[in-house]
Amino acid sequence: MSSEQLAAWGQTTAAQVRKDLSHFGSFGKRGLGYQAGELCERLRTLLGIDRSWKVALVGAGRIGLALYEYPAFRSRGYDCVAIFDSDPEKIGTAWGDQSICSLDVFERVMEERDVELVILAIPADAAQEVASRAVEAGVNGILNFAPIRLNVPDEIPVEDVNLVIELEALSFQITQRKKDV
Amino acid sequence: MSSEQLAAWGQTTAAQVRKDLSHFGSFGKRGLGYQAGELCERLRTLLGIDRSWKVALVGAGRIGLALYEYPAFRSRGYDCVAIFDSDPEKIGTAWGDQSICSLDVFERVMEERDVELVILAIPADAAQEVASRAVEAGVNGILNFAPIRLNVPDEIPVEDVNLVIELEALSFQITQRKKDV
DNA sequence: CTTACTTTGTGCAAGTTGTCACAATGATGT
DNA sequence: ACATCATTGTGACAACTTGCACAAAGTAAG
Ligand SMILES: NC(=O)c1ccc[n+]([C@@H]2O[C@H](COP(=O)([O-])OP(=O)(O)OC[C@H]3O[C@@H](n4cnc5c(N)ncnc54)[C@H](O)[C@@H]3O)[C@@H](O)[C@H]2O)c1
Ligand SMILES: NC(=O)c1ccc[n+]([C@@H]2O[C@H](COP(=O)([O-])OP(=O)(O)OC[C@H]3O[C@@H](n4cnc5c(N)ncnc54)[C@H](O)[C@@H]3O)[C@@H](O)[C@H]2O)c1
Repeated sequence: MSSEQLAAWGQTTAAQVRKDLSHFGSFGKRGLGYQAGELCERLRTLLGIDRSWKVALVGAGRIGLALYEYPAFRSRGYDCVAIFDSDPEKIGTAWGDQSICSLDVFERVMEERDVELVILAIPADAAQEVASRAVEAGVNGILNFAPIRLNVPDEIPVEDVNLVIELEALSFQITQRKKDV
Repeated sequence: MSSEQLAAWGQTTAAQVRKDLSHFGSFGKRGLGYQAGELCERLRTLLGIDRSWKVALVGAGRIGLALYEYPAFRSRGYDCVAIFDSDPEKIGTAWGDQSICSLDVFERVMEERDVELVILAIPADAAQEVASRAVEAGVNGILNFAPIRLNVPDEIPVEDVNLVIELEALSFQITQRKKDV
């Protein structure tokens, strides 16, 4: 695969692809391009995503269910090893092979199962408290679906997912284009 | 609210906030800061997100359900006016006040209900075909959950949501930090 | 009114990112 | 063996972005 092809795929330019890759080393063969499989492998290693991670899901609601049953997580190395919820109706029931735990045992379970990442799929007003407890329990990163800016130490990365903003980005592009014409 | 406060909130610097805003005009009062409500309003207008949009949901599966029942969409001006699915078991049943339509009536319904945005929550191998039909039917933008790069005309914006990549971004930051220490 | 204080808007300098263009390198065919 | 072709890796430069610093403008209080 040539840098030209990679650029088309990634919506950028050939020069950009080559320069970006060159920061990590020299992967291609002149006159021939890059060997896709090998490139992919080496990049996964460089990015640190060539291993699997233990994940806990907090919030067994609608979005939590969709995520839990999403096969792409497991196949890319993200193993859900615990589910938490505060709803007494849900606690004790099971999804697949995971039974839903109470937050009372949060710290113990997090440590026992060596959880590294937490997915927060709970209402905004509960998110900060659980985030703080997760950090306290030694979590390494947080994927947050609640529409709130979490306050955590600088060294703990947080990725926010905000689907409303995605829609607004579309709306913005649409109105912008209409103006240009 | 001062540029200093806005900067803390948005994880940037005060100078950056002021310069960015100054591109659109002069919103603040010296010695006093910005009036938050008014600023918000004026930015929403400038960004073209001060009106409501008609949205169709394609794919009444797990993620589709979570999205459909997510109240933040409606409250920010995104009205779901149609749901489509290909599963005969689902067609004809209703979610709230919307009954699920067959793709047979896709073009007709899209036009009748004046759909402007489409949310694609269907398997990757069906996404391209529906995307093309949606464009043909005059849609203005697509929010795509399927893990595939859609091929649509340049003038139709597409926003991709890929949650695996969000997790991988976390993993990357974590390994990176470990190396620095 | 005047003085002390706060905060904006912006010119300028420093830093970062993207593009161009081309020598170097290897593949391929005669 | 050689000529031709495709494509990389990179230096030089252009374009863009960010941060600094300060005059201008406004508030507040005596
Ligand atoms: N549904 C969506 O499409 C969507 C999209 C983006 C973001 N979000 C956000 O994700 C979060 C969850 O959304 P949802 O639609 O799944 O809501 P939901 O109401 O279906 O589920 C929330 C779950 O969290 C549990 N819960 C409440 N407080 C808790 C606590 N303190 N600890 C543990 N569990 C607790 C509830 O029992 C429930 O099971 C919300 O913050 C929402 O804004 C949802
Ligand atoms: N579940 C998640 O958390 C999640 C997260 C991110 C992305 N995704 C992606 O979103 C898509 C849907 O995921 P899901 O978990 O909701 O799957 P799902 O199997 O629960 O739902 C898919 C739905 O699409 C319908 N469908 C299939 N082919 C169709 C077609 N041609 N036209 C209309 N409807 C059709 C099915 O009948 C089903 O109702 C997939 O591409 C998946 O990769 C899912």
